[in-house]
Amino acid sequence: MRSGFFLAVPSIFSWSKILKYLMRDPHEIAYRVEKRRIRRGFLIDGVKVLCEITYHPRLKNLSVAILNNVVCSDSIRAQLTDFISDWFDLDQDLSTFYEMAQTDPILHSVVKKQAGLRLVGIPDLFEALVWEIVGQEITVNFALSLKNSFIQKFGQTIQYQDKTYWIFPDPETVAQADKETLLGLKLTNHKAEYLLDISQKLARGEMTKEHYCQFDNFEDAEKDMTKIRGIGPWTANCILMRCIKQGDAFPMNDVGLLNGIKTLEKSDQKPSKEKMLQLKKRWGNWCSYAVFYIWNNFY
DNA sequence: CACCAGGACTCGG
DNA sequence: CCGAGTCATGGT
Repeated sequence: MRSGFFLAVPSIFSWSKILKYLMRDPHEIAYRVEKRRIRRGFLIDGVKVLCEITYHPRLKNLSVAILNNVVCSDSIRAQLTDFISDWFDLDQDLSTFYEMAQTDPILHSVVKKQAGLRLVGIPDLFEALVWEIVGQEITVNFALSLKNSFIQKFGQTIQYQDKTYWIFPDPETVAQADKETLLGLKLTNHKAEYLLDISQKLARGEMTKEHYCQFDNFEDAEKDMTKIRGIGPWTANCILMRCIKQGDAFPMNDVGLLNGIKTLEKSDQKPSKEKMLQLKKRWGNWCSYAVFYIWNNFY
């Protein structure tokens, strides 16, 4: 028994570019990409749901099918719709970004090369926090491998046709762990403490995505978010970019961003702070897209 | 061995 | 507010 639904796709949209991004880690277990389809497991209203997303170019839509034996209730459908729309940023019109990029010396080639890539978000606040905190000051590849061990340590699984699908852990589960368990994943002392602390805050309802979505400018949201131990300016901006979807979020000191701009400008040194402030102003509400495109331009 | 990788904290000034 | 020192994994 299969059940599912469809989601319309915006005009500037490249499934291939999205899949390429999603396949940057061959060992990724938060989802699985196979034959141009994405499968991902969820825990929705206490029920394990395995869904498969397929792109239909002619119909310009995505089909979302539930593979395991679960009826697609209105609630499940609504939550999957929210998640997937957020994941691939389906509700955003990129035309003004592309217009701006056309005459922008840095973005021009980047947008051309990655035409149709959407800002791949991290819809779940806990997952975004884990990813960004784990990723502090290490290479992306190392961060990806740590994230996978984290999921395998705390996540539940769905078995389907001889394959295992992992569900990203709940904060409640991680909140009950002891620090040694996290240290065993090769996280540093600091990161283990940050993650325990934040899991407990989420589990107790002291941190919610809705709260951070209330701010209408990113400065206020950043200021509020950096009150939390373990969240500095870089982490706050990354979460605002990829989870809260603040267009003007801009991790200005990010090493990858600085190196990317350096390469694009064929310069022998990283851009200055003044230069970065100029770019922030120039890119305005499209800063987050600019950053995401630059990050992925050299992969 | 040094240095870097999509940083954050504390503390002294 | 800012700079230096500290933390501490893994690849090159």
